[in-house]
Amino acid sequence: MSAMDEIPRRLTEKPSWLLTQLTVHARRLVSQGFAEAGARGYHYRILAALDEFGPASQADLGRRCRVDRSDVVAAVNQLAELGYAERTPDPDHGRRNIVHLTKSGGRQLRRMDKVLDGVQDELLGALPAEERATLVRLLGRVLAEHEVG
Amino acid sequence: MSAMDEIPRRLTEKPSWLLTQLTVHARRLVSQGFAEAGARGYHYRILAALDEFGPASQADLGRRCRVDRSDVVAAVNQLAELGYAERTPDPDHGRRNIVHLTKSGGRQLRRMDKVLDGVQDELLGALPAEERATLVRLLGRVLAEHEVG
DNA sequence: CCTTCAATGTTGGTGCGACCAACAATAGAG
DNA sequence: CTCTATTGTTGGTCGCACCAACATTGAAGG
Repeated sequence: MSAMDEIPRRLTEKPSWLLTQLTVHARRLVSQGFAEAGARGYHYRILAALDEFGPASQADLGRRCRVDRSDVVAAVNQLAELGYAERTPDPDHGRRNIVHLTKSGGRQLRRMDKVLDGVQDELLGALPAEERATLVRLLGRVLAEHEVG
Repeated sequence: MSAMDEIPRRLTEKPSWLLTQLTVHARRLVSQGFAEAGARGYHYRILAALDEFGPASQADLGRRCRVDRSDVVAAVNQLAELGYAERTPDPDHGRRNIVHLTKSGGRQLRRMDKVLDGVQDELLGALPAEERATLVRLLGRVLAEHEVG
């Protein structure tokens, strides 16, 4: 790193800077990997929720995946076009839809799982397993604080 | 957290999810704070670099702040309009500009410093000092790996 | 000297993720 | 039966990161 590339201390000192900058790298790795599978982050989140909790309404998907329900609309549209999910009206409820995973969607999910596993290793690179676990634990703790409050 | 809001394990297990989600909270806190000062993240980065390293070309600012040079143009335009920075042509170099901080810009920087200090506390909330230091250390280590490679 | 290469500022885009307001249709509570 | 909450949907906004292209200029090498 040349002298011209020194980062201001005001930035490097701050946890929020470290977080956001590391997330830049994380997101680049993830989106590159997903792009090769023709997908985006929202797709993975929704496929994962469908797989783990079964068919659900779009509102529930949004809550579980931390995605705004208006964005769920677009994502489910795309997943449906790609044949990874199907949207059917809820018979017991006029307005609500039931979204469910297709076989093909399950395969796509597993493809994306593999991509993500690789990304985690690239991201945490040379960090020993023990410290990696510590990092994950601390991040989870802090995140939990914000999820409830 | 109700049963309908359970987050898929595929997500919560992954470091990249924890990072990106925590960064969502961090960025919300930061941008709220900055918005009250009529500023954005790019402004702070550039003001910080100007303060710590003195007047610089836009290209140097971009490298130091991890901002694309095309985005530096817009940010410096805004900072100049607000009277926080001034752009003058480099006498020794036809095309290059020299951007420097104004008195008013220094004050704005200090205002934003205070905002950010508050944000760090809100962000890391109940995390004890020791673990906060551990988190910062680990994040810094991982980030450094990506900055060189 | 002249040519080639690299750097600079600038314009004008793109993509993703996170959000917000509003609306019609429907369900559920009182 | 009325009021309120929920759902799906449309159509935006914003910030950050990034890219391609271009003219201008400086620096380096033959």
